[in-house]
Formats: sequence, C-alpha cells, structure tokens
Amino acid sequence: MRQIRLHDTMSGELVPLHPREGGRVRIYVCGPTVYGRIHIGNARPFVVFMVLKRFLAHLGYEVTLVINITDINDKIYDAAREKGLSSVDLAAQMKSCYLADTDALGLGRPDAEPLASESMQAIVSYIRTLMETGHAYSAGGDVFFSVRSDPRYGVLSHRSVEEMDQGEGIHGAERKRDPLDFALWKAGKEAEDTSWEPREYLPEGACPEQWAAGRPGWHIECSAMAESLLGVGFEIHGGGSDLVFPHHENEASQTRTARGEELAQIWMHNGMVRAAGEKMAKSVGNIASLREVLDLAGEPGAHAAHTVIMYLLRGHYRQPLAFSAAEVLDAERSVYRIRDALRRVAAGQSSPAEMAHHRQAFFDALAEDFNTPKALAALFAWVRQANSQAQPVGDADLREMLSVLGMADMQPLQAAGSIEAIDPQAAELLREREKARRDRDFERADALREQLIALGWQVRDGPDGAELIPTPTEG
RNA sequence: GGCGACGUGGCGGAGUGGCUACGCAGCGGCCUGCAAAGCCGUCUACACCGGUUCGAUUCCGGUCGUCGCCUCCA
Repeated sequence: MRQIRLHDTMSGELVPLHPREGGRVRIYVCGPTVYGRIHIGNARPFVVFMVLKRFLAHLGYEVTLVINITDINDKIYDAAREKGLSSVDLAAQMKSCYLADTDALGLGRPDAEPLASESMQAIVSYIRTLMETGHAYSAGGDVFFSVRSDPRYGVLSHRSVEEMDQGEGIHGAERKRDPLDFALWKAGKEAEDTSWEPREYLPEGACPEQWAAGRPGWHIECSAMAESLLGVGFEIHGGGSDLVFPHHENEASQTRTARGEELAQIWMHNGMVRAAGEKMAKSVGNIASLREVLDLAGEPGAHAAHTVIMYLLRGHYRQPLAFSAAEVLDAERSVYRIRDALRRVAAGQSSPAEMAHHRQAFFDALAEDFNTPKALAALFAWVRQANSQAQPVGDADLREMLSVLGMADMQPLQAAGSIEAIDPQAAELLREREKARRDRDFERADALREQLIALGWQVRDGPDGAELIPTPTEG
C-alpha cells in the first residue's frame, strides 16, 4: 500500500502512517462544544478529517473516524442561562444545528459521534482508575489530575512543567495540590441544571466519599470516549492547533498515566481560520457561521458545499487560512472552472495516457502530509490539459479525484433541467435573440444578451446554437 | 516574558539549492458577428541585512514584522 506521511505534533516531524492492525486506521478528532452554531473555523477540522478519511479509504485502508460532540460544558451552562433554556435543551438544539450544518457539506457523517452526556460510565471509570493509580485525587467534591505525577507531561506541546505559567484556574484553585493540576470532575454548582452521581457508575463502595455529584471536566471526556470506541494507541488524533495545549496535552497525559501507553501514534493539528488577520473566534467576535458561508457560496446544494470544501482545502491544513466573503467567491469561481471542464469530458477511462501523471501527482501530494493545495494544482493541471485536447477526454481520472475530495456529485456547468421549466422568461429571451441573430440584427441580439445576463444567465454561442449557463455569484 | 509558527507576484496559496505551482483578478493574442467559455502568452514574487555556495526565494546567523498557544477556544 502507498506510503503515507503525516506531520506529528509530538515529534514535530513527518512520520509514516503504520496502522497497527493490517489496513485499519483509527482516527479521533475533537469536535465542537454545542453552545452555538459552528463557524467556518470549526468546520475546518470536520472537512479536513472527513476528506482525509476518504483519501485513506480510497487507498484501501479501513478507516474508522470518531468526532465527538461536547454537550456538557461551562459555556453551555452560560449560554443556556442567557437564553432562558435548560442546558440539556440548548445542547440538543445546537447539536441538531451542527448535524444539519455539516450534513449540508455532503461529506457524510463520521463513523461515531459520541456525546459526553452518554459516555458517563467510561468517564467515571477512567477517573476512578486515575485515582487508584495515584494520578488523581478528590478534594472538596472535585477530582483533580496530578500533573506532576506524569514525568512526560508537556511532550506534546513541547513545554516543560518548570517553565509553565503558574496560572491559577478560576474554579477550585484553592483545593488543588498544585496550580498546574486540572479538574477531571467538577462538583455540581447552584447555577448548573445537570449533574451526575459518580457512585451510580461504580461498583458498591468504590466511590470515594469526597467525590460529589457533578460533571466531568473537558479533557477526560475525550480520553474516555476515544478509548472506549477506538482503544488505546490508535493511529491518528486530530483537532485544531489551539487545542494542543492544554486540551490534548491533558488528554495524552491522562491516558499515558492511566494505561501506560500513548493515546495516539500521530497527533495532527489544523491551523486556524483567520478573519482580518486574526483567529476566528466567538470571543473575538469575527465569526462567520458555516451556515452563512454556505449561503454566500452560491447555488444552494452540492455547488455551495463544493465551494466551501474547495475554500477550506485550498490551503494546507496546517497553515492558517484567510477568510473573507471574497475568498469564498474566489473558491466558487474555481469550482465553476471544474464544472465547466466537466461539460467537455466524456464518460470513460482518461486518455491520452500522458494525463495520468496529473492523477499521480494528485495522490502523491495527498500522501505527503495531506497537501490538498498541491493536489488541487494537479487537478487543475489535469483540467487544463483536458480542455486543450481536440477530442473529449475520458472523465475517470477527474471523477476519481473529485470523489476523494468529497465532490463526487459535482455536475457539469449547465442549467439544471430545461431552461423552459426553470426560467421561461429567459427561454423566451433566448429564442428572440436566436431569431435576431439569424436576422443578423446584432444590436438587438446583444441587447437581449444583456437582459439575460441581468437575469443571471451567461450566453454561450456554439456550433449547436446558443446555450444558457448560470453565472457565478457576483463579488 | 516563555514556547511555537510564519513573512511568496493585485488577492488567496503551494513549493524548490539552478527547471511554469495552482486558483481568482488584470493585460495581450487565438477563436467569435461581438461576446462568453476555452487555449496560448503576460504582468518589478519570494520582508530586510549578512554568510555558506559556481549558484539561494529555498541552507545558516541577525534585524524588523505578523500570528498562535501559555485562560474557554476547531
């Protein structure tokens, strides 16, 4: 099987992907906290890892991708209180939005999307194990992880415990034995409308007296859910680069100390989407929701989905990516270019054979740290060469590449159905223009073309008569 | 302050010690009644200063600048 290399945050190097069990690749990605609709920055890891999965599956790997949904969190409690909703209702509502928004990308769903609220057994057991092995302690109802009990703490984010800022956490700082410790479990508070009783998930008498009803900390849920679904030592753990510290560092440490083994073999981190040079974040207030971006990405449906995927894949996943409406429209234009090329190809194997090297370059680029912009360059090189051929080129290569990118359903650029049915007015104008042209009344023909353009149609005169093509979204 | 990343042509964005990235936009040409699309060509690109080298945007050192993490964060 083709050799894949991916950048691993822990080692800081490109490392070969070596599945433990034959061709099975297990991937866990940190998904969203559902307290509001996701923005285009949140959508980046979803797209990157869904497409990475497609690529690996295309090569013949058996891929299992898990993207969790955090539905218990301070932000959810806060947002729910603000809206006068129960945190359970808000989380359920926002989870539905997340599913709907990402469904619209047409990439399908991950193989599993575990919820923290439904993983309590695994979480509580995990915490219990950490307490038993001396890496966690309960205090005043909370349970904390003892950071200094892990001599390797810091290997992922490349920081040493000594040089870490001794910043105090907001909650429970006075109960921690060490300022670096973080909460595995937080005792319930007045303002929180949900809580779980740890002893319900443990054998009789196994729950320490000091461990109160409450909820899990953020980091432990991922260690627990990832392990329960994928086991320990799985191939790839992914997420945004802003999660490297402390979230992933903590996850890694929890699993290392509890199991004596690393959680994942390769840690992949995607760069941030930036708006006006700054990381897109709710706290900065510069967000564009995935829904909004889909709406401005042109014709609803597959076309808008492809535009958003194209926009996100135009940059290498590890680099920051500039966001603006103009960038999205720019991506849309490039989608149009491919759809236009699709008009000229024929079904079947691609030839001439010399075009095969573009297909090869496409897969080579993806195999070397999932270089999607380089792969897209190869795809466009294929398109250019196909366009320059006198005879229609077989579409197999292009369709294969598009399929890997999650754009298998891309349609040739043309009116979806008969113009008569879609836009009778345009159809009538076109007929009039054809007549004017036959009469060589070009002034009238051009005026009619202007009207068609105003209606959103491009007119293309060809040997078989004029054709109406939908125009790209105006910048 | 600590750790890390990065500064590429109008914009976005790859990459390489010497060979056209690519996309969008612009300009010229071919094609077209004219266009559109396509094709061909094109536009002072590699922050700055040193160094290594036959040769550096690509390696090394420094300067300036930007961004991320260090606190919730995809």
